Amino acid sequence: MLQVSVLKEQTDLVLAGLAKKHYPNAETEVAAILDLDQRRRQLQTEHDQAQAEANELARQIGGLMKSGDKAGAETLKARTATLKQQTKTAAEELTQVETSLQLALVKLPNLPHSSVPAGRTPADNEVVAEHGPKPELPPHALPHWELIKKYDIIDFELGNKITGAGFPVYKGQGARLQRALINFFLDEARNAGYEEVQPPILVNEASGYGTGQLPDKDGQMYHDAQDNLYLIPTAEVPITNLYRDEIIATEKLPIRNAGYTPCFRREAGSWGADVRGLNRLHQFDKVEIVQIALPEQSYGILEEMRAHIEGLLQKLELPYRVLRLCGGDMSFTSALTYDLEVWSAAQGRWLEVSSASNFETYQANRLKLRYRAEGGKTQLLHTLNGSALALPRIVAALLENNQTEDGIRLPQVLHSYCGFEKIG
RNA sequence: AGAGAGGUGGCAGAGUGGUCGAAUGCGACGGAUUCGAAAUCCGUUAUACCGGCAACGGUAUCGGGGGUUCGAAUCCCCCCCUCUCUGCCA
Repeated sequence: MLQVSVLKEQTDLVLAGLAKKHYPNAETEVAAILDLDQRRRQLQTEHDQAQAEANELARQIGGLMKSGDKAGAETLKARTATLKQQTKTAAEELTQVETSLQLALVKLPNLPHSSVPAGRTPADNEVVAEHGPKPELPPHALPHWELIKKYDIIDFELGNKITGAGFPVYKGQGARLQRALINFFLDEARNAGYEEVQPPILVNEASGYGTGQLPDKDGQMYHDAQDNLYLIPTAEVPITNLYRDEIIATEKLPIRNAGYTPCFRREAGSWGADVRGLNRLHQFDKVEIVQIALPEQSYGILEEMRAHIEGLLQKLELPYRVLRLCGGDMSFTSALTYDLEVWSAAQGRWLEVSSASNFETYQANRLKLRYRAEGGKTQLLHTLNGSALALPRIVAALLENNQTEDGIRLPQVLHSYCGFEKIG
């Protein structure tokens, strides 16, 4: 959530940013917010003044009662009624205005960083790096959804039977490969200085709200109505919310956490072409890295996170490229996002396997996540996160890119983690 | 899940209708003492919002929400959470 103070003091900058994100009606909505804020201040002042008078009267009544002047107390009591009414009216209107203000504010996306390219669609994303040669495939190379059948390592039919579409069952070497990748990613994160955490995978409403999934993407999360809990779409949600409502001591910054969790996404409305096999699932595994940092450090840290993720892909010997997302393609809450895509050789396309973002203060504002700046004032921190990495598409690329006549050869780095060197 | 107890400042812990934002202790910070340190002593030590250039003033907050009252940490109702016992269970 953007800060009203920013809307007020840097209106032009805000409007330019919203335009880059292709947010419609920005001018009207920002103006409405500023009006609401003005009204809010006014009502707050009215309320406080009436309340202050009422408090003063109550104090006087207290004094009179103590000294036994009952009649005097009664006289003063008579005067409290109107004040009480004034306070009540102001408070009610204040609540209304605050609610409207909140609703309007929450609708605005984060402002893009100055380096974010203009543009509306994925075609406008900027390729900032490309690494590794694309492999030569043997004749009759298969896409991963054929390979998993051939080697019987992932079973979609079984998943259909016990749950539904998009919930595959990993078997044998497929299951072991999953476990190996998770361990590899977690070990790499630990070596890079991230503390491992294992959070709950169900979160409450406040958490969904804190990181911005709610109210925006309500329909994209699985929801348990009985207990009003949400299955997490990413470990970003529980891990970042660990620090909700906190004032973090600067010497503890930056906070670095890594966590493995399954992730659940309803993916309502996003089933079209290109979703075969492992390309898009309702449940998948991911290791996520999260950092909480001082504002002046956050962009350096984003680069560091990107380098960490690139390192993982290099160790896995996968060809990849890095995109800087354009204003129209980046997420609602992000200020700058790098997407990392691996080359899926048999499909002949790039698959997104990671997304690393700096949210600046957008999440922190909702989370009330602060530090104490020079002079003792509290200031909002910056939050960042990245996938390091999401498994299914990594598996897809590993299978497709490394297929040979006699099985699928796994990269060196996974041998000890898997306990085998090839599948099949 | 049932019965009972309880949720107060960074922590511990008083306070059961009237200057209570809240005693006291610990911790932290600043200062004095010291060559330096420990000990000791003095002081400071929440957050948000409103007004103000500021100094400062005001309002709210004692798990959350609502109510009673001139006045609520304190009384009433609902919800959440924690602990103990019983039951169930990986």
